[in-house]
Amino acid sequence: MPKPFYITTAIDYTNGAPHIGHAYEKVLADVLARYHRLKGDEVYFLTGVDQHGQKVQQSAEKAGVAPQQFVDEITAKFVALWEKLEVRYDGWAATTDPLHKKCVQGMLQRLYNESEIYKDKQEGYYSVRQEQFLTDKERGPDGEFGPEWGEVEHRTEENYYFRLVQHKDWLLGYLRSHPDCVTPDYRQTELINAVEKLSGDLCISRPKSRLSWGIELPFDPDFVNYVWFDALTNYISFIGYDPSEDEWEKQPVRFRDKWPALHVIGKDILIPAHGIYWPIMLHALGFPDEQMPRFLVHGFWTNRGVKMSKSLGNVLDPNNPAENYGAEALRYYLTSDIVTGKDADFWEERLIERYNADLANSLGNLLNRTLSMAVRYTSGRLTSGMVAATLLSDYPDLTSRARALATEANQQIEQTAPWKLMKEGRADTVAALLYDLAERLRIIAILISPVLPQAAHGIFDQLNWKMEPEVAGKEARFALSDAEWGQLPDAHVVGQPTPLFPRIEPAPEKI
RNA sequence: CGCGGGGUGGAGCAGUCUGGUAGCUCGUCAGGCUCAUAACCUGAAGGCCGCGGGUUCAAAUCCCGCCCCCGCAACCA
Repeated sequence: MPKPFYITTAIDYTNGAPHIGHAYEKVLADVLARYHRLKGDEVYFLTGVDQHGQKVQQSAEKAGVAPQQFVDEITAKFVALWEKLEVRYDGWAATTDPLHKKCVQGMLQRLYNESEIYKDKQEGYYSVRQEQFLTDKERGPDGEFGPEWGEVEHRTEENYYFRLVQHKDWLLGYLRSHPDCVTPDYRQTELINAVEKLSGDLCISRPKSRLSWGIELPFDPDFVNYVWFDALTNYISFIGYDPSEDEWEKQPVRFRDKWPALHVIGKDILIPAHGIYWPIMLHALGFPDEQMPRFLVHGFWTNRGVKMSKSLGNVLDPNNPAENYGAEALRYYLTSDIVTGKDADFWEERLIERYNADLANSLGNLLNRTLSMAVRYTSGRLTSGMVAATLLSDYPDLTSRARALATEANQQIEQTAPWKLMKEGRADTVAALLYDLAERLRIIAILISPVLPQAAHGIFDQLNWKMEPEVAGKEARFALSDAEWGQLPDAHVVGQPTPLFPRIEPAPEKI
């Protein structure tokens, strides 16, 4: 039996509301997951939230609520957004989950027993305000620490460290012999450059006096884990990894079935977290080389050419375009107007433009005019028997193939001019032409379903196709294997036309 | 000599690895059609492919040099 397609996203930090970048990553992963389901693959899509850490603890204190309550409220915003944007996941990774905590502690304990984790003393300059040790990188041009750090004192602190450096050569060798580990390829080049410079082990703890909102170290109750073994490990803890077993073959079947993952992440967290810490953690835990995950690294969205940042106050809330133009318009824009991997610029006008041109004018109008003619000329009845149209196959993705099919269909309508044929009394020919068009629309619906599930259902509904209650409205209605010519039966009767993508009229010019 | 990305008709992008008519969407202009969501179809205008050298019969594409823009502290995908 083939392995399921296991895909994950980064888990979002529950310190603030979701923005357009969070939405992009989840929609991208959702489209990939739906594409694989469409192909008939079994799919497991894991996403979630990262709920621990200092920022959460501070924000909760500021808000005057318990940390758990604070993260529950933010988490609810993420969940509601995924619901709104039709992001359909199979597993939800929330890091305060007791099972996750237990798994993390199990991993830490084993690595501690195997001396991959050790205790050491850190000595240096410490910012009380920022609650972190400062390095020379934080010094200003004058060699002093700037005012943004507040009071800076010399401090000595004990912490636990994970032995990264001893696995450096392994990681370099692995990356050089597996050029497909990171997509796009220039990100892998960047990663290898960074690994070559790796020096120093990884601090993985914070004393409880500094940070209490985290997972307690199983071998020292005075400390909690600091971020990496908590956040990154969600990818295995939530699919059943058994931390007590260091041999791959002894891991539970339900875990081995899914792993390894395709991790969809942003360009900011490849180096060092996902590209260095994570593979080394897995390696130290005993994962064989052939069980290392792969990474799909996407770019960032800018807001009208300007980088989004909380300090600039120009962070885009995905709820706005989703409510103004619909979830599908946003899904379409996010996944079609960007080259995966590169940065892109979010312009609302551009979203409207793409929506109107591709969805409303080309595809939506095609459905509408086809069904209108069918209802008007043949009482909705189609006649099969036309020669099968050439189905374009040499397109890079399903969506652009669907676009080309729609354009071709619009051209065909002009060429054959059914309204003229009707005047000549050739209703039979028209019924056959309409069959051809309906078949194209049926296939288009299948092709667009990963990106535009609602619209795909809308097309099937209007075509009066696969209306049985057990599939109507469900993803199972679509299968890539059905995207071949001639499945509508002869004399099939289509439904009434309803605008599928109503045009968006641009807002009046603001003067 | 820090790392990486980019500079292609008015706008946004593809093409560069694997040299050989510069392609797509939008916009503009001119026609056509009337089934349709003022949608659709046809055609046209508009580009010394950042600059300067080199290799080649031939360079947006390969090589060298230069200029300009954007990321690489934090919030943060």
